[in-house]
Amino acid sequence: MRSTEIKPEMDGERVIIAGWVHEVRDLGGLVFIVIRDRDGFIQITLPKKTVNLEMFKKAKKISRESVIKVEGIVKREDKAPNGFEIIPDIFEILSESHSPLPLEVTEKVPADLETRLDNRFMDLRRPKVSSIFRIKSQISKSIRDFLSNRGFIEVHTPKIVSTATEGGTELFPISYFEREAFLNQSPQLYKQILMSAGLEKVFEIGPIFRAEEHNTTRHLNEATSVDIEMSFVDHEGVMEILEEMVKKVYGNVIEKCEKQLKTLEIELEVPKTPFKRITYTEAIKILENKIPWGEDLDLQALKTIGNEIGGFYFITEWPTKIKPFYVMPFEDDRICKSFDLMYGYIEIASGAQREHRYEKLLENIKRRNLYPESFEFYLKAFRYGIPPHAGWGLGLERLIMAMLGLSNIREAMLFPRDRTRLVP
RNA sequence: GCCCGGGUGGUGUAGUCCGGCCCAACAUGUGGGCCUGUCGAGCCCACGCCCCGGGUUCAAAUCCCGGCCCGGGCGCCA
Repeated sequence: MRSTEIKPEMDGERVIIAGWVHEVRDLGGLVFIVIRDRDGFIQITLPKKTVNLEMFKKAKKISRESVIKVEGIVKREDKAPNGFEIIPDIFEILSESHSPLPLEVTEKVPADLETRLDNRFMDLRRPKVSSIFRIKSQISKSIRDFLSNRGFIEVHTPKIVSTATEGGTELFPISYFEREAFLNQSPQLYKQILMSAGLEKVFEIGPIFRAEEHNTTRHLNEATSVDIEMSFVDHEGVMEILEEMVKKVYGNVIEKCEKQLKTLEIELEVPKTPFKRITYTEAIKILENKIPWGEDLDLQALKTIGNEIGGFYFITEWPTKIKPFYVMPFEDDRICKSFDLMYGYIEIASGAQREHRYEKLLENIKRRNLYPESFEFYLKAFRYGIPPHAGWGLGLERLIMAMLGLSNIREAMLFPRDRTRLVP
């Protein structure tokens, strides 16, 4: 049974419980062992007088974090945590833990993130840490449910690719038999091809790889991207889906992850939709023109804007020049139908209505000094009938970071990959 | 990649400025002992550490140079 399935009302019942030895409190003639499982803690109590002596000695010697299985009787006891304890008659050691431990699961002594990540298997035994990933699981599930209910088809595009999405970011080269290939930075090109294929609404939750040598608390070299692409809509249409999805995800987490939120001491509120929208030009005004129109907003700028607005908001109508070749410009082609979803100063998602006119797209690629030949597999899909379409990509770990107020994005990844970390 | 700060028992810190008083301190842990109501149990005893490589000096955890790594800030970044 799980720790949470046992109640004081089960007084006298025989139960089997298994888990990790969280703590041993040896009082001499009375030994308390706190067993931890996925859901919580349970105390087993061994009074020397009443339990088998051999078992008593074995239990007394058990090392912390060993995995044990205990069979015994539930005893209602006001002096015990949660109002009950288990008096064992069978005590089995499934796996003995070595010592000393690489870090303290009990949180009596803090550990650096570095130490924690080096020993992630043990770090994840801490309820606070595992709660993050229980919530992440719920978020993925909510996103799948939400998009599926809206008629989106889940797809899986290749992660080994021949070319960059837009030439900006650095790619990880890999050896692909006799050729060079790369790890994909984004499913962008493929999900657009699927619009030509007539799938109409697609989504993908998958890994993306960036070979940037950045070293910050909000960048990873391997992250999870939630991507959608949708035909016959403009940027406004997919912005609405995005904000409703975020709202739904918050609602689901509040409803289904009550325990995890409590463990993390976080009180969540469902954000109100529609989210605030400011244009790039308005953003520049907030900055009192410290950034010249046409330049990208740097971190300091985003912090100023984030402080000003707060919570979730969109920045829309970006200068065409600083956005990728596949975005659709307005009639005034200095600005484009592109948007970023922000939370404070963190960019959570970005999207746009796409340029679906073949000639314009080709022109954009050339103008950015990219090679149309390497995009031929993509461009081809635009020559035989492709609907107008729009989409976005959302950084799953960024969303979690925003939701749970994590100070480092690595906290939102089980086994993060960064500039120096490749193991575990 | 740049700037600043840092690397001390398994873990987290003090000591470094101003070299010797440090065969390095505290907490937690580990081993042992006492203890029948713990819930960060308590008490007693013991164990365990100066990132790597050079240099300065009678003497280096401490100063200098290089490397690796970490933290903060930034840059780069659909």
